[in-house]
Amino acid sequence: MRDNKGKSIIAFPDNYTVIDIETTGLSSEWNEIIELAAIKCCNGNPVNNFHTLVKPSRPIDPFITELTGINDEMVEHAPRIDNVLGDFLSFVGDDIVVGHNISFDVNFIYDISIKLFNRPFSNDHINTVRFANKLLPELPHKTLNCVCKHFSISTHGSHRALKDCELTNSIFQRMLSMIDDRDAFCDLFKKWKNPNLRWTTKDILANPDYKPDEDSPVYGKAFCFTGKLDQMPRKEACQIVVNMGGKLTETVSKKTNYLVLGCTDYCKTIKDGKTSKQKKAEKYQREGSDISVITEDVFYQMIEDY
DNA sequence: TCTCCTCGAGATCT
DNA sequence: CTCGAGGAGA
Repeated sequence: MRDNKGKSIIAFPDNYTVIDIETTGLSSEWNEIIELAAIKCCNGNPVNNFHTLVKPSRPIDPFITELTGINDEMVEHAPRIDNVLGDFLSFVGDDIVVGHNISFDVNFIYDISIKLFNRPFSNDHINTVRFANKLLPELPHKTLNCVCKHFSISTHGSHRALKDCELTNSIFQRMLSMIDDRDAFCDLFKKWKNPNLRWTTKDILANPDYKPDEDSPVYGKAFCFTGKLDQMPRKEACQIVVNMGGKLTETVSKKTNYLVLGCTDYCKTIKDGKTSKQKKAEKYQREGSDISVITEDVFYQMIEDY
């Protein structure tokens, strides 16, 4: 719904501007900006910065003051957004902007820019969360604070706009340094847009280091999964099956021996609690195929020797 | 069967 | 965004 909004891109620009805002809440429709900050970077190094508090039209919620440390007194003599947004936009120019979950900031800026100047914020943007998802998959949470801690970067003073810009640039540079093949890294993000790059069961190959036990209940059996697993990503479960000498089927077919039921609560298009894979499996079972529908827990018991 | 589109929860931002 | 679904159409 936001015309001419910039694109979220995966890129490695020499020059960019890190931005961050603090607001009175999460909704760009109902909440207001109370702090704006930006750091212009060349070759990864800060060269110039912009910072200002902004006076909102209504008092700041205590929760936000607790979170950011910004209170009504601090913004009492700060300029209003209509007096500083132009300066902020001029500072940013047409740079690529970088931020942690930056669509949040971009949407706020876009909406207020439309409201005040009837002009869209069209800068392309780089979201550091996307980098963290791919480069730090083992990290349970990808919040700015968690990623900083992972890199042993002190988060003292965080949740203020300028400090968060600094922190974001630090983790951005650390993550960039982890990437040795940029083309391959970019390909990781094309997976879902390009079906040819999306992983399928055929991509899961047995790890030759693992010697399958021929007596295990998994050995020689064909598995299919439906729903989201609780204990591990589906891809990991598929890998274990293959390592243990089992096989995989992309969909339920007459070759499938086990359909593993994950959680499907999130999917509202499922009316009667059963996915199409489960219905198909039950149909084959009635027709005499060697197929069992098992819960996630039963699956974990089957692979407990792994 | 395969491709393309839509839907939805959860994460993340304050 | 990410990554599970379902469904239409070739």
